[in-house]
Amino acid sequence: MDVSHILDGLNDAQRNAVTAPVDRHGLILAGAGSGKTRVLVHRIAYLVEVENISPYRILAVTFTNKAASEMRQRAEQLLERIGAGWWMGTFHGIAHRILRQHASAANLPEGFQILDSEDQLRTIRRLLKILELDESRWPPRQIQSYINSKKDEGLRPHALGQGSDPFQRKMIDIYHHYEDHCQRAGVIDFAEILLRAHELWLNQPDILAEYQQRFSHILVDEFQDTNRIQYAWLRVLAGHQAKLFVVGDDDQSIYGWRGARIENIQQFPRDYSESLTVRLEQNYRSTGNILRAANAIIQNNVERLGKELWTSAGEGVPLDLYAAFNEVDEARFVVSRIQQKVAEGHQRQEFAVLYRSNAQSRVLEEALLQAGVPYRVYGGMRFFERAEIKDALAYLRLIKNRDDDGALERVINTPTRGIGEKTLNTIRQQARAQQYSLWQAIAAVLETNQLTTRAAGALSAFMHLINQMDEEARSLTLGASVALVLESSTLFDFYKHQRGEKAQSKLENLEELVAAAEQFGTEISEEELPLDPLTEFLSHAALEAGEAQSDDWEDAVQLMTLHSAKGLEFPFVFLCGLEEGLFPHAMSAEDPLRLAEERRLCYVGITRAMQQLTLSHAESRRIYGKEVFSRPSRFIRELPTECIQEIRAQAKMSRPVYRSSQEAIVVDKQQEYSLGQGVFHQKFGEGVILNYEGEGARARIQVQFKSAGSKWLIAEYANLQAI
DNA sequence: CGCCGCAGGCTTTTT
DNA sequence: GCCTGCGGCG
Repeated sequence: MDVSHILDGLNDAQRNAVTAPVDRHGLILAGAGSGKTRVLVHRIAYLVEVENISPYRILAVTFTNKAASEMRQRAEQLLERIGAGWWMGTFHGIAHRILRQHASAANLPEGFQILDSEDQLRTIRRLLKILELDESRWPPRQIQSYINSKKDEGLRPHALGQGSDPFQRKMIDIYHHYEDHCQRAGVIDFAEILLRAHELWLNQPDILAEYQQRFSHILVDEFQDTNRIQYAWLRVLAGHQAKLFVVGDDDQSIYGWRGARIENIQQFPRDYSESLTVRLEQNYRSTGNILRAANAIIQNNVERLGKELWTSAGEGVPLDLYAAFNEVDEARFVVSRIQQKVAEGHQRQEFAVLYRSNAQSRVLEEALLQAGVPYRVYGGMRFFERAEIKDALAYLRLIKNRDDDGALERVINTPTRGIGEKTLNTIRQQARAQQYSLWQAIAAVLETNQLTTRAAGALSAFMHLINQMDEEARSLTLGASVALVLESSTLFDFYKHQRGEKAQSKLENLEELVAAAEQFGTEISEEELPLDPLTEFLSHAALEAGEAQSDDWEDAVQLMTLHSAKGLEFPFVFLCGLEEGLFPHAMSAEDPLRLAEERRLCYVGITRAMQQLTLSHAESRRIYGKEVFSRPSRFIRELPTECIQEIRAQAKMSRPVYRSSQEAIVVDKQQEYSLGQGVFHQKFGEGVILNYEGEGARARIQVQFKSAGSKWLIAEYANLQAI
């Protein structure tokens, strides 16, 4: 068989990785832009076509659905076949699949449902009410991150001991209650998926053996992002027979704050002493100057596995550095640069504007809006996270599982059907006293006639509605069931009769949900069908929340945080807000480990750029409504001066803070000024117009003078000369 | 039941 | 400065 297509076009390091001995573990240190996905996909093809390993014996794990589907697509292309039965997916997707297959062995009900982060937070809030704990003393978000971080470390409440202080004790106690609560409701959160799957294997050796016999090769993408439980899960599965082929870059580990352990990749060569390490250092993305900057930055970190990117392409243009007066000036600079380049014939989607925190996007958006430049902001609400979609899904969840209290609370009065807080509290109390689910409690409360006729009527109508939906949906396709639920719950009508753009878009989203269900229903029936389509669809919605923005194919500038930029590349990259306190963020500057992660984040940002990288920092910036003056980021100082070119601002002094400089201050026909303009005053000398109030002759103008400082002057008398 | 006003919080994000 | 959640009022 001709296998040249698998090895042709690979560089030496890539080929070494792809053809690494099949009986050894492999660690592939893949620098940014070094062809990481390529190596993974070609390794799979190599195993299958050269080593004759059945694709069914290969497991490929990624973090995101996007990465998983890209890998699948490219593998199908290279192997020229449809890989319907191949195990390629995210950690959560694969663990979930295993749990579905062995639900009862994992001590889960057949139709267990998945809580996304928002569901989890709501669950915690409800739990706090039940436990009569004050949210201000026990912040739900803090509890959520506590529980998740413990689960990420593989720790159950009983493994946490008694707790060293009252706070810890309470946290452990809440964690305990939370577990009971979820178990009873038949729901599991994201972290629980991994933890359960791990425990399933530890507790059921025969089930583990089944998987161990099946998989001979386990490939892992973005290995530097694995947390403790993920690595433990991989190690258990690999056992003594399967070989791990892990690909990652310790220099791009930027998710420590959500449990990722850079130690996993650092220690891999020690954990598997017989493993082979291959470094991919040739970069096919960026210019020499960009790589020089990236290498220089990352060299300031210690305990690296070590790697230096190089390119056979030229040096390219130097990096530009712009010192802005403030964030408005910075945004204007970025936008005018983009406009210039677009005028030269570049497409807008070639430009990415990156920033450390989401709050920075607003000013950039305003500047783009003002300039009429189309843009797209990454992040934000995803399709299956929208409130109206989650309302609809909650009905579907309730159909599947009446004990899902979260789903019930969500829809019992949505749209309003006369079941108020008072009635609900009676139900909650009943549920709590009898250890019932809310659904069971409703039935009990109705039996004992504790309620007014009106409330009782509304409640039994609700129960009837859900039961009716359940019954009718049984004989329908997935798409038709969803449509039915939207009709009979009156969710459709609710938004149809509401006016305004918001209601309109919600209605459209609900229609899209029906379409999504229809499509999902037809797609899934073609593959083997382990469960009923509705359960599958609900899991799909939780595990794959969809795109944040609908596919808008308009050519647009891309705005995103540095974190979301990981894995992407753009010809022109702007890295904004390079200031101490913002980047590195003040919350990370003290701790050397966190600072190192900020530096890796900077490295990630720099290596996104293909042709030209422009850095900027602002002397002052509004943060939480206050004006803050900051020093340029230490990361700027860590760059080699010879590859940086400083862009000088036109004026020398502070520019207006609040308003656009295009705004004209008209005093009279002869006198007209603009913000940022240089002026001369008889007494105070030279200055720059900072701000103004009012208009005409009586306008007050604020001028920052070189020697006399800032003054407010009446336009009529100031007699300012433009300079 | 739903709207409005006020107080407090606030890095980064996927599953 | 802006969003969220809660409490009060109509």
